[in-house]
Amino acid sequence: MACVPVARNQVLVSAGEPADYVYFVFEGMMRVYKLVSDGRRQISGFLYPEDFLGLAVNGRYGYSADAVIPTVVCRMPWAKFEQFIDDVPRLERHLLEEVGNKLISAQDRLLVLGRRSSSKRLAWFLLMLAQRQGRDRPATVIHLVMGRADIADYLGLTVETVSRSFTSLRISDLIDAPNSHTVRLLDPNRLRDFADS
Amino acid sequence: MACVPVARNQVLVSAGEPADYVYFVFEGMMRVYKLVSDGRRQISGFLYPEDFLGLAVNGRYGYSADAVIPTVVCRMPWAKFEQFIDDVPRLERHLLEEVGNKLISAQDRLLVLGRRSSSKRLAWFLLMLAQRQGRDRPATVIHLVMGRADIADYLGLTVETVSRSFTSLRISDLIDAPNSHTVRLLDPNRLRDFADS
DNA sequence: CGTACTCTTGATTTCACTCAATTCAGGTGG
DNA sequence: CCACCTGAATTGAGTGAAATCAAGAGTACG
Repeated sequence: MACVPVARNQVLVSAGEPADYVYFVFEGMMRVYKLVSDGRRQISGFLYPEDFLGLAVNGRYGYSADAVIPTVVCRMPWAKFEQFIDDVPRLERHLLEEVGNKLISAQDRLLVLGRRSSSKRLAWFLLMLAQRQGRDRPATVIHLVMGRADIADYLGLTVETVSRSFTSLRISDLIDAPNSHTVRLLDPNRLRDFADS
Repeated sequence: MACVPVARNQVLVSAGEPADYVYFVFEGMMRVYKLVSDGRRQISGFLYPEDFLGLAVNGRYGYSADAVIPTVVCRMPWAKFEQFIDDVPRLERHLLEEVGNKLISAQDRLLVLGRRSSSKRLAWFLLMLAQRQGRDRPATVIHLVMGRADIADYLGLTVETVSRSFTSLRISDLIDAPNSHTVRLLDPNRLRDFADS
């Protein structure tokens, strides 16, 4: 399993290309997305270390992925990976659960994108990051690796609206933002209430 | 594997309930959804005959499901189903593909909900139905089993906006609608172009 | 140290939501 | 068989939230 560096903004896999490899993020952060004809982008997720990348339909990648920051990924040929699965039956069951969970959470996101105001989407996003970053208890200080444009493309908003939403949460004393890449959740419970009210 | 009828609007599984059974739709149509606290609903999919229902997280259903029209479903206890999977290794691989495809298509929907105008969402929805209904070539005449409210809750719109979008597509000569449950695609290619322009 | 990018804020426009009324279709009972 | 009733769909008017257009301030990187 070869590990390679991926530079900031470098595209690792492109939607529609033959899915020759599966990848695991070792360090950094990858951005998974699809492009629309008019140049707009919908980000479907951010990958942290240990996350898996390489889901395919009909032997081709279903989306594109590039690096948010300098990143290291480890890759394995699909053929070898399939062999792996065959050898370790538990792995397949595990993978099934994993994909099932991703499906459930994708459907949760449908709910957010379809029915929530901009500030609530942002609140929900921050809570999700907090959950993911704190290994035991959810963290109250979040380091935003991605920029505003990434958040916008993840939440289906514009950069300007994301920025205004940050301001709005700040004014409501739900968050504190010492700089644009750091957020402190002042009252996670109240933020949670706000997000799904 | 027992088969039971489900009346129109009857709830078959509820989000959060213990996931004791898996179901297969035999006849009719099921509606898979989640409710938000304010009473609104996000439909995550419509199930046709042969479709599978019963995905769970931590042993509990991740969403609710009820019948759009009188429907017949066949059910099997989870335990028995797992046994089935163990006995037939190919089944698990098949299931993994199935869930993977659903994940990809859920992500496509994120794109639609996040970034598209109401008419384009509807166009995309109709094309999806056409694809699903025509077994070989996509159908050009679509029978809408579900009502406007269902379509609205699927596309993250209101009933009124869905209705206006139908009118808009009709005026643009993209569709014809003899009655509210029948749609004819006058020019699928042009509709396709419109949907992802 | 300067240049380019990112982020924020302001003004205006647009598109979908809300509220309200009317039309239409299907089903029921006289 | 027709009149009525109910729920569904359409249409209209007005409002509101986010997009767009446009500057300016901040920050990071070469």
